[in-house]
Amino acid sequence: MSTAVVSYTLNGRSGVSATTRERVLRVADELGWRPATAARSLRSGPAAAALVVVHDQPFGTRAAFPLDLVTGALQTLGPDTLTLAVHVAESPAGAAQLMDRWWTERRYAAFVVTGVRVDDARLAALRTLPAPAVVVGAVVDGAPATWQHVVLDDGDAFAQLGAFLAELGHRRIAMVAGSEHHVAPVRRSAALAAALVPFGIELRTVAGDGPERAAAALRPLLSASDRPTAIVTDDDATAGLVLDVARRLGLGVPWDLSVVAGTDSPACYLTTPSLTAVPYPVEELGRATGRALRAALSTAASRRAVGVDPTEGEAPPSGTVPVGRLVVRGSTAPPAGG
Amino acid sequence: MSTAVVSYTLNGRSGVSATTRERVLRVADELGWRPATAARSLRSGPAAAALVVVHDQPFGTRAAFPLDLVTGALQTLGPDTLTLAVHVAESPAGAAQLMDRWWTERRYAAFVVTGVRVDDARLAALRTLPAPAVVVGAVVDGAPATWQHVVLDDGDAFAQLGAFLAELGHRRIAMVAGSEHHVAPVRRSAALAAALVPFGIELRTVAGDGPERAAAALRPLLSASDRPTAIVTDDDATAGLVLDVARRLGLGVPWDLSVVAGTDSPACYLTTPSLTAVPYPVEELGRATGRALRAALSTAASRRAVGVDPTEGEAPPSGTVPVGRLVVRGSTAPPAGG
DNA sequence: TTGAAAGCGCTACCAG
DNA sequence: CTGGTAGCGCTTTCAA
Repeated sequence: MSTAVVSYTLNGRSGVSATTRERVLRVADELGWRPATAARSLRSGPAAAALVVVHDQPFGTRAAFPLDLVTGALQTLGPDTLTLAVHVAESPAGAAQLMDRWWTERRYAAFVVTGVRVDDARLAALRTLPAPAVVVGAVVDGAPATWQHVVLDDGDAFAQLGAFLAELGHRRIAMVAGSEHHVAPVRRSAALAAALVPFGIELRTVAGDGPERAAAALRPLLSASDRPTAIVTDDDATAGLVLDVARRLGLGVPWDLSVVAGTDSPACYLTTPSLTAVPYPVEELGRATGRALRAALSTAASRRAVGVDPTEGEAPPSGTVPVGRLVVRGSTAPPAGG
Repeated sequence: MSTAVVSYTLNGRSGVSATTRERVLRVADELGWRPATAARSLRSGPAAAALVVVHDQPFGTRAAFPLDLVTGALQTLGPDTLTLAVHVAESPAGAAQLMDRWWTERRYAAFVVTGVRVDDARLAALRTLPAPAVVVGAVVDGAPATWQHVVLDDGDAFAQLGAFLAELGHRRIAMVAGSEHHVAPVRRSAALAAALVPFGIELRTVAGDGPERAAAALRPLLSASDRPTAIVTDDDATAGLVLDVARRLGLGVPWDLSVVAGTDSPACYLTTPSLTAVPYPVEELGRATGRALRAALSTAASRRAVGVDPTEGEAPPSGTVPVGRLVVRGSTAPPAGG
């Protein structure tokens, strides 16, 4: 039997008789044979994508985000088409360098980027490469045609939250913003501010990136006479911190102060009271990422076939993942005076 | 110029004149040329190792553990020798299957295993393969010679902790144990129990895997008249939960109850009071893992050169990573009556 | 429907 | 010190 027959069979191509096919599959199974990745990639190009995580923030439970994201992505990818590997870099520049290198080494066919920063070195690097890419959590203006975007529908999420708080009767609302160097937190506080405008409420925003800054901002905010009756944070860990600061100041949650975590997580129901939170469907985001990865790869493939510069043209509209309904728990109530 | 010269130059082998070498390097740099991974692996075997994470526990901040571990490992690996990729599986069996598959596909040269379970399917699978492996957080009896082990020095850590609590005057000490299906938590509670024996103290242990079970166990434990004066948990999240339950029962920490987190993390200094904790030097563990990976690979290589069955013989003694000194914060004090 | 053979890009051996 | 070349294991084209 020739190698060609085996190759045809294992790649499910026509031109092999049923008997031969069966025999090949049986023998391959008996011998535990699998094609060598290296040889296959040498011919057909890499069948793997990489997510290079910038791992520089020990704070917060969202550190597991990439793992959850990949879990979701695998559900829409299947192990046979494409594998998704996670790598770690200590800075955006380091991640950019790795991707550049691995692209020229033809190690990966595509890249996934999360936790996008303002002026992100990774995006700049990817632009110079003709690499298919999926950007999670941000929409980049003027992105190449082989990029895909996957974002959460924060607009809807914070509109829901704004209406919820306004209808409870809150008029003085503050947000402890997340990192101003990241795109998503910036967009999220803007979304909440916009959602409150129809109710005639002006959102107060304080910087809250990291526990120290958040604590420093919260103390005066909650001690003032015109203190807010509701506080929204960008993430779960900071919401826990708000609970703590409020307790120290003798403020009862939710009676004297309502608290909302901008990002739901298992930690949000371990606190007392449990935290009302904006849902954060990471696995769903992952599934969308898997689909986007496929789309990016096939766009690149077809453009290459036609002979068009993959960089040219505009990226397709982004895939927006619905967030679902606000998770109301014990940390929110009508304001004391209202 | 011939391809051989280029290959020699880029792999830093002797036999190339300085002028030629420089010229090759310069041109390669100008062209941005890098050797294709696939071609190189086809000749020389894979230059990558994989850590397959079993990602099935949303609870706790230790979910970021694999990322921290890899960060540490990269520091002792360097990007040129060996890359370390993280993959995700939803169960030990799934992880086992992936490793088996990727080994036969010759995709990875070695594997790293963490979060070892009792009767772990991954270890069973790795035994059937002649794959070099690093087991983090557990020592496996009768492991193949190409395995390496990296563990934290829990014995020392819990001896310190036991002495600390006993010397504060605590006599009734309880531990909220972690998962009984995992090797490390089981070993850790045993270590604490052993450390208390010399002081004539018998450790009370309650099951605490997951927040629901921990909460269910804590309520009666802390309500009883002979309630413990000090509680040790296996992880940081559960320690936070203890703080919460104590507060609800009207127990002042640290006056009425001392609390110690068995695993330090950034979350431990965000609570009120901040949590005394057993250090958990994950990055250091990662660096040790990097070294172990190299050792495993070179053992396998030399055995292959000599023609010995790599499975035969015993694994070398495990690399034990020191944990450092107990981190004393605000949640521990002498017991009220003492 | 099957077999033979080229070639992907690299490393390492062997002659010059 | 340098150049030619075999061959890693696969996919795919072309002939039989």
